[in-house]
Amino acid sequence: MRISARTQYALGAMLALAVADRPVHAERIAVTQEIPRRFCDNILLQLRRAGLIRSQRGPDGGYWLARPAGQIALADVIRVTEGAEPPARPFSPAAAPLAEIWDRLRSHENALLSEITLADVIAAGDSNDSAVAGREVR
Amino acid sequence: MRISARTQYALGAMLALAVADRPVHAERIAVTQEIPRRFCDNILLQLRRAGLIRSQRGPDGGYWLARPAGQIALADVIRVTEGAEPPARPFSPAAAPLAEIWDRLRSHENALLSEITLADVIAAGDSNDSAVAGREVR
DNA sequence: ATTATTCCTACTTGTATAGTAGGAATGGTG
DNA sequence: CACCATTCCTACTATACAAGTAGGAATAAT
Repeated sequence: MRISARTQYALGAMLALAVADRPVHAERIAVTQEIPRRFCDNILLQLRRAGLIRSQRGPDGGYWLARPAGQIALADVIRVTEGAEPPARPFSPAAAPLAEIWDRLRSHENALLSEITLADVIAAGDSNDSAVAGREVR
Repeated sequence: MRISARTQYALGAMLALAVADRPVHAERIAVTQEIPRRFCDNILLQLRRAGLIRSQRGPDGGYWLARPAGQIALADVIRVTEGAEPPARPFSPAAAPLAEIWDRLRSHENALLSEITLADVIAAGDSNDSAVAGREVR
């Protein structure tokens, strides 16, 4: 797992949009999520191009989720900001059995992150005894 | 999980030592594991300093494992080459619930890699229907 | 027309990874 | 002892990527 600042910011922004019931300005997101203003623009643009959010220009413009928060998995966001990583490295044939292990790790990670939606995270944040912790992913 | 080339090489080297019954030259490891010669030295030195392998200089010198292969977990090796990573980033308070998720991911990863030893990997490589796959880590 | 906002490309700067260079120290062998 | 193969050590370079910045064009409301 490579949680880059960009990814963390993007998730924060998505959560901010998820809790709002109306379009939100980049400015507001930047402030509440503590994202450098210009960088925030940058990230929102990327999220929009990926189809995760929608936007409107001009005064009273802003951003909102393209789908309900319950239908956007963390993995959806992460895939956008991290890009598709090279599947793994075989390197020497002698170390090949390791590849299987990397695969298992990636699978588990992927399963977990595909299972948890923005709505889940918000729910976990509210009832501070986390709903997320209750889930089982194999 | 950040499988750097260095880590992959280090694991390959450790596996090479694990299957040998006598000290092995850096040269030989570099060739069989397809590690750039000089870089191989570099990595072996690091592994020795960490106490995972031992060495002897001069002709007929070489490297060997400091402990039996069954007592060296993949995590032991990875911890050396990757160094201790900063535990996670809270970032904005709004995105705080995410921290718990990162923790779960790291825990699982850690559990799996601490469970699997060099001996396990070698066994999985031999009986090509993997012994490793049979394990359960929660 | 003005103004607030999103949109877009390109740039800068810092840090980590991957790998290299040059040679000192050590130990076996003749 | 001389020689040579090997490990040992510090420091350097080169490249890539992450983080963030800059300047302004397009659009929409008033």
